[in-house]
Amino acid sequence: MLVRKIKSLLKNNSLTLDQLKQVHSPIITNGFCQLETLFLRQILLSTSGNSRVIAQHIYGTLFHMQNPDALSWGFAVRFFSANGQFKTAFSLYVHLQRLGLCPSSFAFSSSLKACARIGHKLGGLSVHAQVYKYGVCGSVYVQTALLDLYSKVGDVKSAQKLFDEMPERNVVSWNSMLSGYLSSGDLEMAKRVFDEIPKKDVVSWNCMITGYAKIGNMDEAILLFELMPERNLASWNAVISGYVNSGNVESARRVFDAMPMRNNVSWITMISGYSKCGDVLSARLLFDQMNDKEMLVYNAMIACYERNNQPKEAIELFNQMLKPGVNIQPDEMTLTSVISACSQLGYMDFGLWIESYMKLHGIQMDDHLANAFIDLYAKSGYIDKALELFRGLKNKDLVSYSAMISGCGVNGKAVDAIKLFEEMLNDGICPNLVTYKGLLTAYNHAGLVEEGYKCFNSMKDQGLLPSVDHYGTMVDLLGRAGRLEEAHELIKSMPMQPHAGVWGALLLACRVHNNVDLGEIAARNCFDLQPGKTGYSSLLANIYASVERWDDAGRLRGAVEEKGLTKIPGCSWMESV
DNA sequence: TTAGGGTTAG
Repeated sequence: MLVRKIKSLLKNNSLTLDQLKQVHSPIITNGFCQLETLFLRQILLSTSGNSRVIAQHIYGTLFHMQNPDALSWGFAVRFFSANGQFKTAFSLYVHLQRLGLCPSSFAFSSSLKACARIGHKLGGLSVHAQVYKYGVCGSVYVQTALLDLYSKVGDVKSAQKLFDEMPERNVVSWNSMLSGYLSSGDLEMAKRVFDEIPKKDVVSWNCMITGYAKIGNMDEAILLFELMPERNLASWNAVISGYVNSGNVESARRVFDAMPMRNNVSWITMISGYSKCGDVLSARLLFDQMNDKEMLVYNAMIACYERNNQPKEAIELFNQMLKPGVNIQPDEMTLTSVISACSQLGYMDFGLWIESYMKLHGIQMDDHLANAFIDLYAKSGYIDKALELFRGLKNKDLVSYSAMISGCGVNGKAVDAIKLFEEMLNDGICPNLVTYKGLLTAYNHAGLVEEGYKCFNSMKDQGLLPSVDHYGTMVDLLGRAGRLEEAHELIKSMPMQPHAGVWGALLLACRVHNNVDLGEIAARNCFDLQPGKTGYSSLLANIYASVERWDDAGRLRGAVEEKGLTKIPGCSWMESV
C-alpha cells in the first residue's frame, strides 16, 4: 500500500522539496529500492538551488541504491556541476565509472565542466579518454565541454585542434574558443575568432569586451559595448569591472548609475571598486542601500574594511552576518578577511574561535585562508603552529613565503627566515618588497648588520626599489649596532622623503649610544614631521641628560608640560584581556 | 560559453 502511495505521489511532476523530504525516509527505512530511481529523478528535476538539504538527499539516495542506473547518476553529476559543487560532481562521476556504468552525455559534459572550473586537467583528460572509449564524441555538447576544458586549463592548441575537427559547432563552441584565446592573452587571435563567429550572441560580445577591459583598453571595450545589438547585465557589469580594474572608479560609477537594471554582481563590483581606491565610506553607502544582501556582498564589504585598515569594523560586520536575523553562512573567503583583520588587531583568541567554527561547519582550510592563519599565528608568537600550517600548504606561493619569513623575522628566528628565503628562490618564486621587508626585519632582530646590508643592496638585482620602510629598517639596524654616521648617510641618500619613522629610528639609536649631535638632527626632523608627538622631545631630553646637559634636558621637558601635551602611551600587538 | 568577494609589510 505504502509503496503504491509513494509511487503515485512521485509521479506528480510539481512536487515541493518538503513533500520530497517527507517521502525520503519511508523509502530508505523500508528499503523500497524500486522507488529510489524515481525519487532521485524527481528531486533532481523538480528542485533547483544549491541547498545542503537537497544535496544530502541526493547523496543519501545515490549511495543507498540497490540497482544504480547510469541516467540517475548522470543527472546527479549535472546537478552538482550546475550548482557550483564541482568537486562533488567530479567525485560522483568517478564513482559512476567505478560502478561499471556507461556515463551519459550529461555525465560527460557536466564532469568536464566541473574539471574545467576547478582546473583539474588530469581529471578532464581521463574523462576525455572515456569519451572516446564509449564512442560518444559525436555530441556537440560533449565536444564543446571538452573544448572549454582545454581552453580553461590554458591548452589553447588542443582546444583549437578539437574545434577544427568538430563536425558541428554551435555558438557556445565558438565562444569557448574565443574565451580560450582571451584567457591566454592572445587578443589578436581572439579578435579573429570573434570576427568569424557566424551568429554572435550576447556572450560573444561580452567576452570580447572583457578581453579589452582586462588589458586596460577601455576605449575599445566601450566601442564594442556601444556597437553590440543587445546587452544583458553581464555586458554592463563587464564595463564596470573594466573601469574598476583600470582604477577609474568614477567612470565605473557613472555606468553603474546609468544601468537599466542591476544585480548583486553590479553592486559587488562597485563596492570592491571603492575598496580598491580606499573610499570606504562610499562602499558602505552602497552596502547599506542594498536590500537582500547575499554572502558575497558581505565578503566584499568585510574585505574592504580589512584592506583599508579598519579591522574592527570588519569583525563587527562579520558578527552582524552571523546574527540570528541575518544568519548568513560565511565561506573561506569571508574567514580569510576576518582572520587578516584579527591579525592586524592581535586577536589570537578570535582566530582560535574561527578555527573551531570551521570544524563545526565543515569549512575546509584552503591555501589563502591558511596564509592568513600563518600570519596571525606568527604575529601572536605561535611560530611552530604557523610553520606546521606552512608545511601543509598545497602550493607555497609568494604570499605564503613572505608571511612565513616575516613571521620568523618578528619572532627573532633569523636563521629560519634566511633558510626559507633560499627555499623560496630554489622553488623559482621571485621575492617582492614585502618579502624583503620581512627578511630585513629578521636581520634587524638578530643584529646581523653586514648580512642585512648585503640583502638590502641585493634588492636592486631583483629589480626592486627599496621603499621608505626598507630604509627605515636599515637605519634601525645600523643605528642599533652603533653605526650612526652610516645610518645618517643612508637617510641622506634616500631618493624619497623619509618619514618620521626613519628619523625616529635614528633618534632612538642616538639615545642608546648617547650621540647628541646626530640626536639633535634626528629630533629636529621628527619635530617637523610630527609636531604633536612628544615622545621625540623626551628622547632628546634623555640624550641631553646622558651627557649631563641638564639645562637643555629641563628646557625640553618644560616645553612639553607647557604645551599640555602628554606622552603617547606604548601599545602592544597582543589582544588586551 | 560571459560579469562579482580572499592571503604577506607599513
